[in-house]
Amino acid sequence: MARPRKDQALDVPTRAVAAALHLLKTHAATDVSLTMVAEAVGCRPPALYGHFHNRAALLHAVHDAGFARLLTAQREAMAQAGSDPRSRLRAASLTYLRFARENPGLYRLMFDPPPRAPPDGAPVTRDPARQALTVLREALVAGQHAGIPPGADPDAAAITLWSLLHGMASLLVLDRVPAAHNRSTDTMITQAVDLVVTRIGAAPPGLRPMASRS
Amino acid sequence: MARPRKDQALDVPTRAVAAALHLLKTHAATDVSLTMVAEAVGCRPPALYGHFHNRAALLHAVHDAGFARLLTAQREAMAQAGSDPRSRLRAASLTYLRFARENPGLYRLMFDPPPRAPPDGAPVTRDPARQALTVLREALVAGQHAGIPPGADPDAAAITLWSLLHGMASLLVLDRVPAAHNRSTDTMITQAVDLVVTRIGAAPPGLRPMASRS
DNA sequence: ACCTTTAAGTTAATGTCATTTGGTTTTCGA
DNA sequence: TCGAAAACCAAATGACATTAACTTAAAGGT
Repeated sequence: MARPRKDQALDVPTRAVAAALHLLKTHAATDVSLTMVAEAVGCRPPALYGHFHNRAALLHAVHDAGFARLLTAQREAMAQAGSDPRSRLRAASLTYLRFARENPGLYRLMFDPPPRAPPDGAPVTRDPARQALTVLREALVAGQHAGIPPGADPDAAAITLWSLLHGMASLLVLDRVPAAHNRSTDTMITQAVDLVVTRIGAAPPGLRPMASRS
Repeated sequence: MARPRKDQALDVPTRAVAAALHLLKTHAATDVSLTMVAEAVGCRPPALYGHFHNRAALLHAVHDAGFARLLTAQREAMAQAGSDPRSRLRAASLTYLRFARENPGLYRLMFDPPPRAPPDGAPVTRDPARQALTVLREALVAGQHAGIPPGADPDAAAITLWSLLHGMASLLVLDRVPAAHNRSTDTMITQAVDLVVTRIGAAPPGLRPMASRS
């Protein structure tokens, strides 16, 4: 049993990522070992090195797959939300937070990945997380075309919105949001999203850093 | 050389935390080994087990020390900012973000700590991160007493503000904030903070989840 | 002053990983 | 059909974290 026959060939890269995604439902990323992944795939740990440079590279593939899944979920939610720009932005935002809460291990990996290995040629790997920002920016711009919210720099507004969503998702995943005495976590999330969706871009264009004001 | 003389006694717990804090300036938390900490302290790795239950416990001590440092920095900044509630809230916010940018390894440990070990008796350890929320809430309430911003639930506003700060800090530490074409990162941070400080609490009290609106 | 116990280390295992090395067999292009 | 390349595996290496089994100093009683 050295090299397997064609008929029993395994798609190791695909299965390894799938296995790791599955393991992340029950284990933290730091506890997912190549031994565990290999067992789930049906091979030996060194076999993974034929498809991934090292453990960090495998986790980065999972990290990228996580962003792809998030993006898909957001696009589906926006499609479901119909054509009203505000509804679509709201759907994308709520989906973001739901994704994080439903996939805490994956979400943590997505935002605390192992150090990027120098891909040995690729100078500046484009971060797949960028698309998480892009989808928000697009939804914001669509809203501005519809007049809501008016007068804000889309880049700044998108980063601010993403910061809020990521921060809240992070705190939720880490269980650091104290239980509100008078409202459920879902209500809190919904209200924060509504607040931001209606107001985050509504900054007066002339707003300046405090130091430069009178 | 089994047990050291009194005159050459080391304060191992203190020095271990200090050493780990120092190592975090150059290494990620996952790369900080007990061997490295022990060397910096001046002892052997097993000696650390006399003072910490395990590696995770040591990292948790560092995590707690990180929040203590952050809190100190925020209180100092607020003291410097004088008595105007808005200036104080702004100072606390900007200090939060500066702390994260200046201590990326520590900040990541603070928000992606190893799993809490059941402290074998302590039922619910109070999270020192709670104080990061409390200081913001206090500053918000002080602002409300001064009339700015009006009419918001302080708990919800504080969580929203913390989410934004933590999210932005996180994205900055992970280098996931794209360089804005027309403004520096510092300017972006300042504008986002100003935006939120002036408006985060300004939600109309009657704001409801979209599902319950007409 | 002795003797016992406890404290605070040390060195020597153990076991788990990640990763490398050195085959072995199958595929595939020429 | 032959030789190189591909895809595995089993065994070896080296870091660690963690535990076990001593060793000596401090403390406290007698």
